[in-house]
Amino acid sequence: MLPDRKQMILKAIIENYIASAEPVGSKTLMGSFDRPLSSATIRNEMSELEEMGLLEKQHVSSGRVPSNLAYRLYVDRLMDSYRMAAMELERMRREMENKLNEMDSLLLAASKVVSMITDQTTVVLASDSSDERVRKIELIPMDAEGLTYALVMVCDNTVRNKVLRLRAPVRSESAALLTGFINMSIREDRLQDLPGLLAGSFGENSPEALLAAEVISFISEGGSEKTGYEMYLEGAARLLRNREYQDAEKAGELLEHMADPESVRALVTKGLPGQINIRIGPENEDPKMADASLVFTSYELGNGGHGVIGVVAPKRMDYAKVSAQLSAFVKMLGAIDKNNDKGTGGL
Amino acid sequence: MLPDRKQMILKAIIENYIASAEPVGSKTLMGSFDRPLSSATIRNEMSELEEMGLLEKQHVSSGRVPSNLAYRLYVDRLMDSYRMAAMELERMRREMENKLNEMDSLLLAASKVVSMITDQTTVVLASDSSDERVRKIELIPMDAEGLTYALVMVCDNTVRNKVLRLRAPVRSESAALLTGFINMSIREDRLQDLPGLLAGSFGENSPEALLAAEVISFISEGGSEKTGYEMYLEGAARLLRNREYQDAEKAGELLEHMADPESVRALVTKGLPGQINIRIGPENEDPKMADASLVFTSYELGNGGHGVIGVVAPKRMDYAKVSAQLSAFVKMLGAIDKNNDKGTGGL
DNA sequence: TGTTAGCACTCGAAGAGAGAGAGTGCTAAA
DNA sequence: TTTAGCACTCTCTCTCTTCGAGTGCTAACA
Repeated sequence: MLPDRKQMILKAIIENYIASAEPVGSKTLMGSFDRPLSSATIRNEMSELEEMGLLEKQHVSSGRVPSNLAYRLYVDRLMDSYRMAAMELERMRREMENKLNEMDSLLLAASKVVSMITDQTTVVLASDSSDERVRKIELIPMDAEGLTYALVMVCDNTVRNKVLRLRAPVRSESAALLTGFINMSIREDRLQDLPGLLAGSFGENSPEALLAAEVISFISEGGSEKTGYEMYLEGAARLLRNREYQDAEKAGELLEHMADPESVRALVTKGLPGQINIRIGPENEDPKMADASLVFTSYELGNGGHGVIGVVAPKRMDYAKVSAQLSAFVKMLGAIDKNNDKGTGGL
Repeated sequence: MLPDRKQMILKAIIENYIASAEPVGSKTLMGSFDRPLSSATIRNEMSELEEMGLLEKQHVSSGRVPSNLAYRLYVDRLMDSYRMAAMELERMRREMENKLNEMDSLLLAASKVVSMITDQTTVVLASDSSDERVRKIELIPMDAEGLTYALVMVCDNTVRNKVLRLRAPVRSESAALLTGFINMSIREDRLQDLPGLLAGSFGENSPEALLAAEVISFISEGGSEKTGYEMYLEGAARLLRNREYQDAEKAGELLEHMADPESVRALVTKGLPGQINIRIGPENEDPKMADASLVFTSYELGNGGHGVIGVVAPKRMDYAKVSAQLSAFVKMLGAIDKNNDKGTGGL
């Protein structure tokens, strides 16, 4: 077991190094403790810690850096547990929900494939989908007790589903009745009147009414789901292979720029739909793109979904090859979608 | 319009530069043409091309580099169109299908959120899912003609769906009958006998039999879908912000390593399930990870899906914070899934 | 015995200077 | 019009030097 003061000093060194990424010298630490300690004292402790294999020097007169062993000790015994603020937790939960709503696996797959094929960094931007109307719903019981139902929502071109877990059971006959009511309301476009309509047949807070409420909320979510833009950036590592981006700072800047949906959207507006657009360096307007080129094209899915898919690379990219690959891919994208709707959430 | 020879030289310069990323000198080009040209001749042409704003020098005696204008000219008129080989197209199509099968939007969302929250690069690895059994299916007509059906597959904890577009119409009554047959076969686990069973009620190549075949193929696909591992790497750009990875080559190497599912799988085996695992530098065994640490934990979804989610960062990462964030997130992940199944494909 | 001030020493980072080499423009000859 | 020859320019690389942060050691002090 390490004496208290050594422990304290080691901890300070590790935390300082975590924050600053610079080797820690004895002077730097002077102010970090309750009791004032001279740099010489700290130096003595440090050299002992080094003998114990907890600190390392990169050369004779550099500051000290924690050894692997020290990190291990820190992780196992020294570090204070970090408490996540309620706010932070809440933000996490919200983010998760948003992301889940946005996810669209066809487009993600598209970005992965294009990035692989072209061996370049790829971006996909999906415009908010066409205003598909809900056509009908279906409730399929998933257990014998009537506590779990699969809600299936049929839209013009899409099918989505959700598993509903209820507090109180609803018999499958009631569910069928409910389905009928709801589908009628949908047909007549009077969903807002539904609660009143149901009040007659079921109780105010009956399990059926609660189920109906869940269904309605899913429907209205589905209708106005895609307010924003979804975006996927794939193959970031490939950008780093180009000598133009051997400067990691420059590369990071560009990548972060391309990871921001708003920036990408700004870049691809004014692109001509249905053909390959090539933006060379400063043609991109955004100064961060001055040394990069963007080859992109619009895509149309069978069901009205549309957006933009493109490749970012240094100006000296192989335009001919990338253009051909992109246009072939987009053609395929249209074809694949027609018989491959997996209920991905909102295609 | 540019004279032929100038055009030829310009094209050669651009293509050479695209391939080599080095400024192109007159000597380099000497062998590139049908007719032999001396370097001096080429130099003369080059200096004229420079006057026209098509070439640039970085300094008085460097080779030439294409200007933005030159790229534009190249893209518009000079470049040969690239033909994709049939093989390449086929590979693209296959990749797309594989990727689509693997996609799992909950996990993708998870990786995005964790990467954002921790502000680090994040990896999610999903083990192949538990062997969920198909419980029943449902066919919901989507149009009046009977050409489009939504196929809904209810498993133990999951619901998946697919839109089937038929060549020949099937009446909804027949579909209902078919559904009954299929569900019976599923209950008795005699799906292989189904074709024979149907032959009695419907014709050998009747629309109904074709529909049944599609349903069966979807079911069996669903059963053995996840043979491999799915993986998502998010926030690669964040790694570049650390001074440890200012060397783009090193960063690229690590990122490509982390983008390979097999490597990641090797890294996280031996992790203790249900708790935060911290691997510091060489503890990761793989030499490519010697300077990086991995903080990871296993997750369990409500429905039996499970896998690993983790954060990669330099050894001096904030272990306390990241650990707390990860464990809070995993807890949330379990909770969210219970009432938020969107039919994402195989959770 | 533990702590501190002082000092010589070490080594990397940053800057200056020299030499090599690649590529140019210009001139004159073919 | 093309080519060979040559002086010139500028970067790249290597070496050398200086500067400074940080150390270890010694001796004085509490």
